[in-house]
Amino acid sequence: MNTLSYGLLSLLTKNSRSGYELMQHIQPFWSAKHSQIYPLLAQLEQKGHVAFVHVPQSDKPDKKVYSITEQGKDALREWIAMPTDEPVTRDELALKVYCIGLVDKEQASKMLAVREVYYKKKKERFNLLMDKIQQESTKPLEQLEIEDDSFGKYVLVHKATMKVETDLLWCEWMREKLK
Amino acid sequence: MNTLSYGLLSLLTKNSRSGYELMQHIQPFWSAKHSQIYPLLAQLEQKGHVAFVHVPQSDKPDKKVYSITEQGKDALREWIAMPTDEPVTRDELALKVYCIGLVDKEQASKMLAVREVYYKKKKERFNLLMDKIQQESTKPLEQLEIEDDSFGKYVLVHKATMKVETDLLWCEWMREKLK
DNA sequence: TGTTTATATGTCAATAATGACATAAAGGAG
DNA sequence: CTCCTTTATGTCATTATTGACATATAAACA
Repeated sequence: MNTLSYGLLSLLTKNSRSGYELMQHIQPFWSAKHSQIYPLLAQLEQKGHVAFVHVPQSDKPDKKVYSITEQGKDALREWIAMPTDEPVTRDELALKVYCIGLVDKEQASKMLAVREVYYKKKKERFNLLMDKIQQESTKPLEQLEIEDDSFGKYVLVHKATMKVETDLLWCEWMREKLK
Repeated sequence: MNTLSYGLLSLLTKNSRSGYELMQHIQPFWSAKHSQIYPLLAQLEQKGHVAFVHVPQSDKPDKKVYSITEQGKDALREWIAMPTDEPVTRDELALKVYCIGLVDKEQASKMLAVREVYYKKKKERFNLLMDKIQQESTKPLEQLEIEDDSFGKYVLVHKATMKVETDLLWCEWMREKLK
């Protein structure tokens, strides 16, 4: 089983979700397209790590809602105990910035501005996500502990927010340099 | 041509390097193994974007040192002008943290501690890299401008340092939560 | 009424990336 | 003298990931 499969199981420990929803919700932690996720869900179902039910919807197309099984949870616990792979980042912008001297300040500045907009939107989305987690939670987020259901989500959105704020700071610092 | 190919060209605008050296130096910006890099260099050579010379070494095995051609630089300028792909991050730790409630505080804390060590080593390496860039540069790093040769390296190592410091802060914050 | 957008699930060919295998030269440790 | 590590280059099978194609429902919009 690959890492994404465990990631899907991981999401399913909190909520039962359709493949489409899993695809949307895993993005902040692991980027993947639906064409990768649907086959993996079929595999997980064959192995007995997840089970699904058909859910008819009146306002939208019907969906298949997956839940994690006890077997799936056992697999997750084994996975957590294993050594964790190092994070992988691939950022085309970094490669471009390395040789940024090939173009003029204006072009460089525009490129950075596009990325800045991207980060700002991302930050906004994380703020909304944090609000949503607060609404779902019974206690203030700062008081959440490992046993609490929202703990994992909360600390990850906090991490993502810290990261995007750092990214924004760098963009602003860069644009100042390019003035 | 894929993004990594442009990345290799990008590195070659600063120094002529062997495939082995390129593999080492591209890691902070784009993780890739030598088995991916060597075939791409052969492709780039066929297209006339790079040229190489055999360099005999007495203390180490001989190597092939690649340089970027004018054609390669043109390709780079075209690439920079194109829309930039969004960054991709894949972090197994994040997926594990999402369902961290499945295990106890001790196990969770150990996992975070391993990652913290990883980040600390990384931070140390970036500090050394920054010193090296300063040594190669004629002016103080803060005064570097886009035209300067070390500008790209400098701003990227600064970015990487900011990132790893944020990651460390999160780790420490997490370990406090898990006490 | 036709068009676009979001939701929803799926397949499959092509590309990207890794891991294993292979070879070799040189230095250092034992 | 042998073993291990680093440097150095390469291939190839497998796996991971993407992008294109395909289909369908329902809402919103013109």
